[in-house]
Amino acid sequence: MNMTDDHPLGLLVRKLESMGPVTGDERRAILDLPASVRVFPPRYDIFHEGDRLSQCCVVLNGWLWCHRSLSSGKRQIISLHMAGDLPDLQGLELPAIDYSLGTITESTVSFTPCERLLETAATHPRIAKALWQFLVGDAVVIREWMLSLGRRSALEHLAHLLCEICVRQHSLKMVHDCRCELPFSQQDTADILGLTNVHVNRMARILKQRGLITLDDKMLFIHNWQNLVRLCEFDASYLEPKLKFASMLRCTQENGPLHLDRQVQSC
Amino acid sequence: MNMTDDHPLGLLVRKLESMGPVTGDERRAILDLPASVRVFPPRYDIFHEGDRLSQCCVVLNGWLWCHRSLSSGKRQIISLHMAGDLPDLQGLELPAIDYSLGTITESTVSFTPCERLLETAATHPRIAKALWQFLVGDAVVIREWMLSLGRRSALEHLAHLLCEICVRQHSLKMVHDCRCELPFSQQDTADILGLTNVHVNRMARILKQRGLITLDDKMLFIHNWQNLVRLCEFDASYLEPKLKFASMLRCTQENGPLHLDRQVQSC
DNA sequence: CGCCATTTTGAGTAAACTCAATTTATGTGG
DNA sequence: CCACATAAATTGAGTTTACTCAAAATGGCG
Repeated sequence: MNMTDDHPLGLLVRKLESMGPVTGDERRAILDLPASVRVFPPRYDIFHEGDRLSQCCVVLNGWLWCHRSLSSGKRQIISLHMAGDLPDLQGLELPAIDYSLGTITESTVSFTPCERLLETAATHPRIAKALWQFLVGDAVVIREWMLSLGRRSALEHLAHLLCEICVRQHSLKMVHDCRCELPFSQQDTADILGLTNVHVNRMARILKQRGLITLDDKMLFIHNWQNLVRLCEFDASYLEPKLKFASMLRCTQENGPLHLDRQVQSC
Repeated sequence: MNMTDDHPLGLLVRKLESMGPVTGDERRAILDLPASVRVFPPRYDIFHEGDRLSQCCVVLNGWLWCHRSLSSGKRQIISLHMAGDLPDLQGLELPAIDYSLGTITESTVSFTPCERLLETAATHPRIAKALWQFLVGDAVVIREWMLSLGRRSALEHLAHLLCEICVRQHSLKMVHDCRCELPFSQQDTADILGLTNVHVNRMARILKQRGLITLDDKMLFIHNWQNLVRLCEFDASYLEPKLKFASMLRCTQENGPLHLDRQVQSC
């Protein structure tokens, strides 16, 4: 096992490798970056709206989200992040971050000083390119969420979210027997979907009644992937840029582009 | 008048200048990029969802938007773009663009081949940095829109949109006597806000009845900026990264950070 | 067991939608 | 310049979706 697998920024190296041959210089530049690993408890905000970003983080383990709130207290969750994500790339080079980053579950996160990361990007164009790809990959997901917020019904929106979570967890090899973790409450789900907790509860009941899913003990069980996908016209291709390298994060054997067919068959 | 003012990519040079001293090499690298200028009629889609981006564009004049649609035909507008914007940076390095870019009004747009822009960015870190800043500046606006879509009432959302448009037009020196262009229909507005045209009409009527605005002939007249801002708790600071350099796009004299006070007084 | 957070349910309300008709621009050809 | 066609804005009436408030049930945990 070489250094790439141990170092928290090893995944950046792997991302580079997915783009083409990597020079020793590039590899060294990344692995020489300081990376301090910290573990945060659940529901802990790592930074807040308005802060100046000084450290850029990589999620090694756990679930996190970015969120914003109105003065009335109404909260909107902007994005979900899992292992391999760089959730505060969005705030890099911003005078002040416009969102808060918080843990959902207990999470392990690696920090690198922004200026060091930026220096490395400035001297290694292909590293800069990889960061760019992370950034636009996240932006694609954000746009899909906007479409859901504006134009999908509550039921479709919930179904679509569950599909997305399932596919993203699947790429991390975290889905077993059509079961995956769903580590937040209906109130939290409401803050993702722009609804109330009561309405989320009712929409979830409909999905259960139709035999599509069950939810218990913070686990999502998808009984009928095909019908769930059909209900919300879920098309996973928007996740491809984001997942391109997630698939090689946890396993050495290549599993190619999203094999949804396989998932469909297994549900 | 030097070359910077004529060349369509002059604004990229100005962006660099706003970040610090610019070397002759950097300036030359940008101004050497091919840039073909084209004029498009209103309501013309420059590229479509699913296309591979080959040319990267800069808006020189006019209004454009990015939009996505569901198979049902429901449309969501993702972003608005005006002079100085680089609306398809979001699609750069993506295997396929996930949104369509279309003109609202007749628009003048400059095109540069993506690979040339990327080459230049790869060899000039500060140019890459400027592109990064454009990208995250747009992402901040997107997040504000998400918050509106999920958590603001229809009335607040409409008011917030009008405030944003006014401030962005103001930074381009396109607001005169509290009047600015609003070159799209109520149906279009509905597709921005995630509402129906009928409901937009009713919300607009409320704003008019309260003496905050009038709308006629595709022009927005803001009568009471202060109350409009108060209604939706508009805080323009989220636009700062995006506008940082717009303010120097059209005028040589520095006008500093957003002087909203001045606007308030004049309304 | 008792506490707390979360989920679930009910009943009434409000926000936003649908459908359809009417009025008001906008534009075009004669 | 008017007649006509077309698109957009406006209004009304009825419906649906989602919200609010409150209570009851459930589940995890010390």
